[in-house]
Amino acid sequence: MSEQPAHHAKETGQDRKTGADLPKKTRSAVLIDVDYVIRGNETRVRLQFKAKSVFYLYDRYEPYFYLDAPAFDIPELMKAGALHRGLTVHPVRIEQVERELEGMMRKVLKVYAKHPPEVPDLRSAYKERKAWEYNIPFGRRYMIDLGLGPLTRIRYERQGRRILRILSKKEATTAFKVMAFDIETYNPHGVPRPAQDPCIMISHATGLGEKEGRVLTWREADGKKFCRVAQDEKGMIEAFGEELAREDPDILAGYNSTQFDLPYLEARAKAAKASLRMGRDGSSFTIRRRGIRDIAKIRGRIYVDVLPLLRFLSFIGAIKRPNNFTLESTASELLGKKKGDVERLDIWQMWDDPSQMGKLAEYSRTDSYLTWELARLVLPLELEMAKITYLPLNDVVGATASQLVESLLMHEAVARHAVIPNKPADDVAKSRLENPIEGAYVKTPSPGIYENMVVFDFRGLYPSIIISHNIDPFTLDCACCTKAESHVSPTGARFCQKKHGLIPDVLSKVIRARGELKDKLKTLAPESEEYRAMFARQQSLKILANSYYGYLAFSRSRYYSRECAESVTAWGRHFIMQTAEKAEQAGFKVLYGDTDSTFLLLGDKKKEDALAWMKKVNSELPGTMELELEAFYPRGVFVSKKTAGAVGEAGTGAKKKYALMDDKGRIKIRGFELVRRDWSVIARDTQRKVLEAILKDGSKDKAIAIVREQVEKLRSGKMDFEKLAIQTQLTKDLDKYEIKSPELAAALKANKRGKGEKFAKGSIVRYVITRSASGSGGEIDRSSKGSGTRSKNSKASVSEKAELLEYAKDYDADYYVDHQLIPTVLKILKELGVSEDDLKVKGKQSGLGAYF
DNA sequence: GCGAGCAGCGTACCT
DNA sequence: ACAGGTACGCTGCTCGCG
Repeated sequence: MSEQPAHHAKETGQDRKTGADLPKKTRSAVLIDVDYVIRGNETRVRLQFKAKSVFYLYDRYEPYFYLDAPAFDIPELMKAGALHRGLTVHPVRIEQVERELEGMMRKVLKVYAKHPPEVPDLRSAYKERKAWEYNIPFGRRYMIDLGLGPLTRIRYERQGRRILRILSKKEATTAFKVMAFDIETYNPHGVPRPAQDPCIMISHATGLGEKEGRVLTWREADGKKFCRVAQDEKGMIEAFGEELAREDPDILAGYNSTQFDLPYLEARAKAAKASLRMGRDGSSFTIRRRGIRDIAKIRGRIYVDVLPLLRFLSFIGAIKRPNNFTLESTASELLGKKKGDVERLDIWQMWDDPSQMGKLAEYSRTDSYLTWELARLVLPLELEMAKITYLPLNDVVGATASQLVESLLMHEAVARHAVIPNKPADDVAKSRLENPIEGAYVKTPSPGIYENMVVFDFRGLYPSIIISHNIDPFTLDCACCTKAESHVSPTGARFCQKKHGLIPDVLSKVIRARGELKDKLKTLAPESEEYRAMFARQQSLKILANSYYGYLAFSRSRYYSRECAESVTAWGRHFIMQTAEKAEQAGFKVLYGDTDSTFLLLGDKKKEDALAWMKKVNSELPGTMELELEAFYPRGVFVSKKTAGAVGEAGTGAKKKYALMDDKGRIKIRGFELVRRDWSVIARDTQRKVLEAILKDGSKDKAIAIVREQVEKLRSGKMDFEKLAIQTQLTKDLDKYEIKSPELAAALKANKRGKGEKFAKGSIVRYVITRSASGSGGEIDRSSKGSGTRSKNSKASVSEKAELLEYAKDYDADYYVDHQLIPTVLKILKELGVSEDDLKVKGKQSGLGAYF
């Protein structure tokens, strides 16, 4: 690019202080992030390298944006001024350049500003004209223009703290030192209050094994050797700074630490007049709100809050979804490791009891160690994601899927000399949101128990559709192709066959890279470090590839296109329905299908016939589209839908609910209550046992016996309360609910008690349905007129009887039998002709042996 | 004033 | 704050009845 920045140094008095008279040296280091500082009249690019202090690039690099105007307007445009922090600023210069704009090469003006923050203001000096790229953070801007990625090794020429030139870059192979930390707080009032309640322990782990973790505290702890006992809270907080400086980790990880540990430490440092030193330069940290979330940064290190990271990874399906996101659950479900048995509410008493201090310290040490393990589990993925998307690791760990996709697209756009489209205005985003795009097709199954099924699915359906049909906002309705020369989607949209679109181009690179990696993985030893890194990389590529369609249809996307998104899903529906038709024609019975899958009954056909059919289908598919075998299933269950939808819909098959047993006896269950956490364990466990009895043993009587046993246990009143708990998340602020659901009622009652956990937006409520109605908890109470009499009789609503698990003294056996146990199992057993009475009435026999 | 029926709220799931 | 499609329990309203 002709307008690439020149890297000449500027001689000023300040430069000499930083070593202008020192010898020049060539060095290399791993790039972490780029930002800038303004010193006097000059913008300095600041490069942050791993394990090094910060370096400055003394550079004439000028920030800019693009403007839609003819060249002859330049003299006039140069006169424009904009108010920036109370001063009028002007463009430094304006030049005409050629760029790809909305799919076509066009001449646009490039307007340079003196300092990065002036850019958005300067843009507003030309309000009546279209403009682009005026809102890109400077660090990103610089890395995009120089094609720099984070975690790459950069060779540079240096003089003191000043970088003269970047010489080259290459992929880095580097390890990061990770430290996890966790604090304990004094909490005599339940929830600790940062202004009054001291921080009593800070533990940290650098992963050399749990036993190597250290605990800082300020009371004697049974002579535990891993404890360092400070004089007081102030001493402990400052000791933490010392240990951080000594260990000097590249990455600092916490668990929910952005919300809890960091703000708490800050408050305690202030109260105790202690200095909190966390950054490589001795600074503490910064938290700023970006959209709806808080992003914390620690200078010179990469700060990772593992909790939101796990949430994100589970949301996009990269890790198994845990039951809930407490450290206890994620550690046990993702690592298989147990947390210590300390109750949160007991911590303050343990602190005050010298005989308990040692136990508390061990508990604290375990917490930071588990956090370290979780960080280690997810960091390889994040590291690779940073390299692929060009987004600094600090940002990747807090990024949404759209930011990841967007970052890569922005880099690739600039590499092909294309102007990056703007983000939509709020009103545009809102109207996009209000007009959703028709999605996938789901076939209604016929309920029943089936044998010998085969399931096929399209590998990466949407990505392969996008690539195979060159779907991109700027290949849409191109000027260069006739209709016959274009890809025409089922919606009638037309896509260019000649010029590659940005999105299909980037996407096919991503997919090709993944394919190559997967080939290479086969040649590596699964235990090797290289395998781990490559596996993480192919996983990141998969996540990324699967996010492109979503980004195309995302209301705040720079590359949103209704026509494109509609075409993707329309083609998706087309291909899956066409596949089903072909299967029928070939003599298979099509049972079910969702989005990209098709479930066939083999009938009297053999597995080989199914595979041969698949081969034939594949030979007829366009581009990279491919149907692949998911598995053969000797047995499977589909059930009826419970509630009637449209006319005559009651009793037809339920979508997104099935159980299959593969030829190795493994059972795959989707959608049933037993996979939903908002059903009681007793209902879920029993449903699972019933499914297993039917799928594995083919025994209806065994299933009935299992149910009867549990009905009796419930009626006897001996059921374990833990198994009765129903857990549901409160996704809104409590006062914003229109309806008082059982979980809300239980939460409000618990909050009224004033002790224990305070339920708020995001809380998960574990409640039990009890025998008697109790105080409503207030707020929503439209039925209050009659509630006095109503709560006394047996007609009390479920909400009135809902009580937090820990406060429940009895349980409503009828409710659990009639609303939890029976409905979940009956919907399956109905397919075998079992009635409700068969399950509830003692001694009644079904009179049938094994079903199969 | 009461119960039945139903729409809409709300959550969690599937791909 | 990546998309849409789906099931289903519960609440709270409407309506018909008396």
